[in-house]
Amino acid sequence: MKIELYLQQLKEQGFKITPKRKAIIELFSKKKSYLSPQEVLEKLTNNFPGISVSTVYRILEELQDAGILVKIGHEDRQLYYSLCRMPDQHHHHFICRKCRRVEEVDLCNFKEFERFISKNLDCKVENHSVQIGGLCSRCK
Amino acid sequence: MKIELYLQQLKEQGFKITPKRKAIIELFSKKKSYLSPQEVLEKLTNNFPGISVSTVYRILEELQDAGILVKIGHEDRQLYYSLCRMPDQHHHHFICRKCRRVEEVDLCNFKEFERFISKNLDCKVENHSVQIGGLCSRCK
DNA sequence: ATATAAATCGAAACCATTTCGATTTAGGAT
DNA sequence: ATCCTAAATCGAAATGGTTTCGATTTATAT
Repeated sequence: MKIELYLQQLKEQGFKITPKRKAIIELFSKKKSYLSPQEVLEKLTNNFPGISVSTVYRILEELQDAGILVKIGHEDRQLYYSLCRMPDQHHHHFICRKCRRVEEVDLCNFKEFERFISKNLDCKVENHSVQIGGLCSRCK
Repeated sequence: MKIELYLQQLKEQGFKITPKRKAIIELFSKKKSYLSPQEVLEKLTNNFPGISVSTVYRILEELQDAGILVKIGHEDRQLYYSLCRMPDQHHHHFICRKCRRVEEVDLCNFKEFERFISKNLDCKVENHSVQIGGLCSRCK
């Protein structure tokens, strides 16, 4: 997906296109890995000396609200984001434990779970989250 | 699973049976919901006035290490634990968004994922986490 | 009963994240 | 091009969940 499409997406959601927002989208576009706010801050400091921590946190959250980034769940319970390359279709993520690369997994066999749970536990299933870990093609 | 079995499990792992550890296991045994360290602290304060925050955090971590508790992933990225009622077999969890009840889901159709990923992404799959949300039989 | 390694206390540190009032900026209107 | 205004950014301080660590207490093996 091209940068321009993300920027358009941002605009459509009522956000302004600022240099920092653009730079953050570009950053995530060229890396397939997830990043922490601190890491994003460090990468941006070259082009934007003095950029504020709070700005980074806020932009990351806004980009997620706009559907451009997704939060990645991590054991250390800190914030991590990666680019959402399949905004339209439901999918899951494979995450490389070595290089942090995030790959979209365009498969979901959740129906079976849903049937099982509805039947055995008599619960109403509303959502599910799946995250797959391992080594990517480069790291394995 | 009976309390005694958990205590035995604790002992086998080289931990001592202390009143606070026992009380925490009992607490989780009678509630099927997940709890935060703060909540555990509050519940224990009745029987153990002056119990230390650090003790609660430490015990919770140790009980997880011993396989008695499991960490529950939460949007707010804070610590939550619930009792592990199926220590031996691989399973997943259904979590009620209203009452926080945690139900074991004794089903895993991950093989299909694994095949899909290995084939399409050429990755080595090592682990996966699945969490299902909704309303339990009581709350729906 | 004693010894001792493990467990607990408690206060302080830690640190990622959030808050908020002041300042600057993007982008539509003139 | 200039102006206007709401949105965006700054920056320093607060927040608060979690961890640390040295001193004290306790479980349990002997």
